[in-house]
Parts: sequence; C-alpha cells; structure tokens
Amino acid sequence: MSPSRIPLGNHLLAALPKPEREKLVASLARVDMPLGAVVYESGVTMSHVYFPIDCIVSLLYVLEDGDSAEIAVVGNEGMVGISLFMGGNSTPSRAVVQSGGEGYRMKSADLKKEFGRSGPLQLLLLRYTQALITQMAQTAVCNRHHSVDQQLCRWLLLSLDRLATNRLTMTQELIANMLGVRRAGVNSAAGKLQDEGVIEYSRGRIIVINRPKLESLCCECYEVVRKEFARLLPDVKTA
Amino acid sequence: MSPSRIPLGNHLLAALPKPEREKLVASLARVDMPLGAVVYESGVTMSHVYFPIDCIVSLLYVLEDGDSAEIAVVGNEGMVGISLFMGGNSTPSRAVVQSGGEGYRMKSADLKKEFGRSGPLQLLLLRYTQALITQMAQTAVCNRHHSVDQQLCRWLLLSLDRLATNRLTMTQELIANMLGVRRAGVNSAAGKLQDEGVIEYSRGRIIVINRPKLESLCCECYEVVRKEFARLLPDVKTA
DNA sequence: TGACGTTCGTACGCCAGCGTACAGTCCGTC
DNA sequence: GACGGACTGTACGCTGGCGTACGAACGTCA
Repeated sequence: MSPSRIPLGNHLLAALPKPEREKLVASLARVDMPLGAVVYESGVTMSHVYFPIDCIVSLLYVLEDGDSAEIAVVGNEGMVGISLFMGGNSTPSRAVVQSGGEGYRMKSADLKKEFGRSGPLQLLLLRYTQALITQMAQTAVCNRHHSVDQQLCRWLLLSLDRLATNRLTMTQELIANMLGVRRAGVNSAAGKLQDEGVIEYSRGRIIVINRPKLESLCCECYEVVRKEFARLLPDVKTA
Repeated sequence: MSPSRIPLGNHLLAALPKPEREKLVASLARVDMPLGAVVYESGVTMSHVYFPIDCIVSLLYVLEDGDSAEIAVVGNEGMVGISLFMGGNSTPSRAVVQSGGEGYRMKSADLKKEFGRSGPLQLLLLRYTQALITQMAQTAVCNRHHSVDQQLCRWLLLSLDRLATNRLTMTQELIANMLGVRRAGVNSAAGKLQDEGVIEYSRGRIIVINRPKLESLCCECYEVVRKEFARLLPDVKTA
C-alpha cells in the first residue's frame, strides 16, 4: 500500500497512483547530478525537469554584484522546474546541485502534456508548489528576523530531511554562499553547535549527532515549513 | 481590443477573454476592503477569494513573538487566495488590507470549479502565481542583502504600481510593520528621500514627486519583479 | 616526505540596524 | 481654543554581522 515501498527514489513520483506513475516512468531517464552542476540558469527556458533521488538542489538568486541567496531547496520530496507547468518556462533564479547524487530527468514537453490532463499529477504538483511557496515565504521571514546561528540550524535540518543519512558533505564556504552570509559567520555558528555536542565536522563533512537539540536551537521557521509539507503532501514521505 | 478598457477594475480579470470573463462576473460581488481588515487568517480555510480594485493587500507572516514580515503584496494586478486553487485551502501567512479600497469577492467553490475546467482562467492564475513566487523570492533576497533605505524604495514602488495615483496613505509605523523593521529606521530612510526631493510626506500621506529618482535609489529587486510580471502577464496592465 | 591546495580558526575595525525612550507637531473633537 | 491622540523627529548605547586578512591544520599526490 505504501507507495514509498516502490524503489523509485523520488517520493513525489512515488505518491502518484500506480497507473499515472507507470505512465510517467517511461518518460524518465536516470541522470547523474554532481555537486555544483547548474540544473537551470536564470532566465533560460528549461528543456527538462528533474526529480532528485539522493541529491539536493538549491534554488538561488545571484545578485548583480555576485552575492547570492538561497530561495528554497529541493530534494527527493520534490521537483526542480515548476515554472515549466506554471507557464513561465523560466525563472529569474538559478538551480544548483548543492549535494551530489542522482535524479530523474523528464522532457519538458512530456511533463506539460501530462500536467495538462488535469489528473492526479496536476493536483500533486500544485500542492507541491504551494509547499515550495511556503518555504520561500519562510526564507524571507527568517532572513529578516533570525540570527545566522538560527538560520544555520534551519538549513541543516532542511538538508537532513532530504538525505537518508545524518552526514552532510558541504564546506562552510558553500553554506555561506547558500545563506548569503560570510564564511566567518558560518564558522562561528558551526563552532557553537560543535561545542554544544550537536554536530561534528571537519573539512567538508558534517555529522549531526543530536538532532533534537538542533531542532530546539532552531527558530520556528523550520517547523512551519515541515508542518506545511506534511499537511499538503501527506503521501510524500519526508525521508 | 485592450481588455483594460472594460471598466472592471481588476486587471487580472480584465485580461481574460470575453466569454470567460462574463461567466465569472456573475459570481463576483463588490465588497469594501477597509484599511486593516484581515482578508484571511493564518491556517484558516478561506471561504472566498478576492480581486482588488483599488486597494492593496499585504501577505505577511506573524512570528510567535509578534514581529512580522511582508511576504508579498497584491493589488488590482492580482488575486488574494491562491492557496485555494493550489490545493491547500489555507496558508501559514495572513492577508491584511494595507491600503483601503474596494474589491471583488468570489466564493471559493465557484473559483475552484472554473479553475478545474483547465481553460484560460487556469493558465492565467498559474502564471500569476509564478509572478507572485518571484515577488516572494525577491523579498527573501532583498531582506538578506539590502539596506532599509533600499527596501523602502522597493516597497514604495510596489505600492505605487498598484494604485492609480502618486499619493499613498500610510504611516511610518505601518510601513515598519510591513518591512519588519523599526519605525525609527523607516523615519530615517523616508527623511533622506524627502531631503533628496523624491517624496513628500506628513502624517500618513506620502506623495511621490520624482519616481525616476526613486527607481535609481532602489535595489535591483524591484526591477526583477516588475519585469517578471510583465513577461508572465503581458495582458495585465500594471496601472 | 615534502609541497601544495583546500578548509577551517580567528582576529580587527566598522557600521547598520536594534530596542528604547522622549519630546515635538499636527489634527480632530469637544 | 484647549485637550488628547496620532504621527513624526531624534537621540543613546548596544550588538550582530560585514569586509577583510592571515595563519594553522589537514589531505593528497608527486
């Protein structure tokens, strides 16, 4: 009964009723999504959409001066390329692989066709989009009101939820770019977490030891997003 | 030919082809939307959606400690209540009338029915939603990287685009709540703009005198959002 | 084993924005 | 025409985060 038992790897696809899912599978191609790869570029019409399996993709906006800020993050609970079926075909943001792995790729035309049928796929993708909207909104709130320390917690938790392990592979430099803060700020925040026994890290490898404590140090923003995902997509496992 | 010539007042509705528009009009009721009115509350299923005519509605998130931050803003170019057709029926944010006026109201069920037909209304609303997403994303970026001075400019321009005049009716206190900053910060920023001859204001009345200069003082965020609206919704006049 | 590139630790001065507080000014109302 | 409330001007010390910089630790590969 549980759709997540099907070894599809992407929980959004897995949440589809069997007939729809099998129809889609024919259009899917498994692809490598290495760290740093640009999945789509700002303003460019996307030829494919992507369903991550074990990678994480950041949606981020790059300013004229080169500074950047993460808007939202997509893992195996979602899909990269919503502007395709929303009608815009492109967005001002950029999608970059933040944690390497694999994913499924699907031709834009195929997805559009299926979406246009107004079936379960459309309902699911629209609900997913609303969850993504919540994540973006909460990012805006968090950027306004919360400290780098708290934001790092939120970011770690969001990443953790999208991977099967408690080990993250990312340098402080990378995290700083995602959060749009200085590396020194990330270093300080991470140091505090290590002192408290919440995480351990060295040279780009982060291990989360005490997740409950991490959640307690986090601002409310993470919970808001998590709950909203659970409400909107009860069938989508948050691995 | 220009749909905006029809005196409907809401440019999103006006952009619909005539038959669809006329079908919808029957479901619309004109309502007053006074300053401060809560259009919908966080987490509450909405019974109606709203199409502003000459008011502005802020989507904002209220934190546990009472602080708030604006996520996006909706005027006669859009609609309040997208989560209805996205499938969630509610959102964690709140919608508050930030500039009083009138709007059209429509029963949720009516909108859902029309949306489900997969006609021009669906296409239009999805594109509008993508534009709104861009606005939210850019709010997140702006909150991260830009000064209160610049954010005030962005905010004034967004408001200006949604009203037919160059006069805004809003106190510094209100603006501070929307931006999620101190009133003192807004006062300082507004003072600079007045010194430069960009605006004049007194006791809740702001007059924009030199819009080009206002745009030049603003960060890139405003333009990104404006261009994306124009690209996605070329038929929707930005009054 | 040594050299080099990557990653992390930390320090410095600087400033924008915070929280707060209080006084001035305008306006409507009685 | 005096009162009271709403709105604005401004000041104070404080702190988080910025920009920057440089050295230390680690790992890798010749």
